[in-house]
Amino acid sequence: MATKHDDAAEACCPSVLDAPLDQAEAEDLARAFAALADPVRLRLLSLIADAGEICACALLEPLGKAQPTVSHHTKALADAGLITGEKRGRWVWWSIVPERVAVLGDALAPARSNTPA
Amino acid sequence: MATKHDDAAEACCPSVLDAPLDQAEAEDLARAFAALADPVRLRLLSLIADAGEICACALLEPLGKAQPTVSHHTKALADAGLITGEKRGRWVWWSIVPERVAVLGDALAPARSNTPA
DNA sequence: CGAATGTATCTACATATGTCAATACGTGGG
DNA sequence: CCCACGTATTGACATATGTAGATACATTCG
Repeated sequence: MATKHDDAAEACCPSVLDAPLDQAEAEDLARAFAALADPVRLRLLSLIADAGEICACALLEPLGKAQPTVSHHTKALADAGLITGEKRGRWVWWSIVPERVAVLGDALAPARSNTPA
Repeated sequence: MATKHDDAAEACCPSVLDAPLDQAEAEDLARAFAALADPVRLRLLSLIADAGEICACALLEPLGKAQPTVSHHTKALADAGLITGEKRGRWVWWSIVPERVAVLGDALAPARSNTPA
């Protein structure tokens, strides 16, 4: 688990529309957006968000995907820091990390410098 | 050119964190986020945003990529509706489509229903 | 018109990724 | 202790994608 999103770079909230991103910032953001670049993962995210917290076992049926596939996608989202999982007994309960989602949202926020007065 | 982002679905601004997305919405959003899932395209986007409007010929050097590669990326962003190009003489001038970028940003905005009072 | 120049397309290729069957791992129940 | 069950990992495969050389297309200039 552990949500290995070792930021380091990504000073905090570089906006794509603000200053030119350097290579490192661009790669970090690209990795994050890549986690959102799959319809299954987006539905997964929305299912988790809607439930607030949900057992992985409850995701297979609505997604219509095999168990390893769903596990693969939860891992991708967790690696991106977008969700976090807690193991209780034999089940894993997933919930979203709203702050992390917000970082990506802010990266697409209107530019400050280019929309002055 | 033409920015073929034939939405149709994407009612307007489905938030990933709000209601569960249906298949079509998820696929549309995924396609859009996929356009952002590449560091070169993110830097491309930020270069265009920073300049307000920029000739394609001015993108090769800062990106350090071959001309066909840059053309490939501008096409990807244009297909996603994120940028639009205007041909003037032999040059193509690219600019961003802020409304479209905002749609993606809004899709990552905090949930309404799950953060009530 | 023909040469020069900027951009897009074609093609090829290496890598990345989504998918799932098989299997390993961990935990709780009998 | 062993089995059942939920989850993660491995392996294999088909498809998608980033990259750039070669080339086609378009426009301007002489």
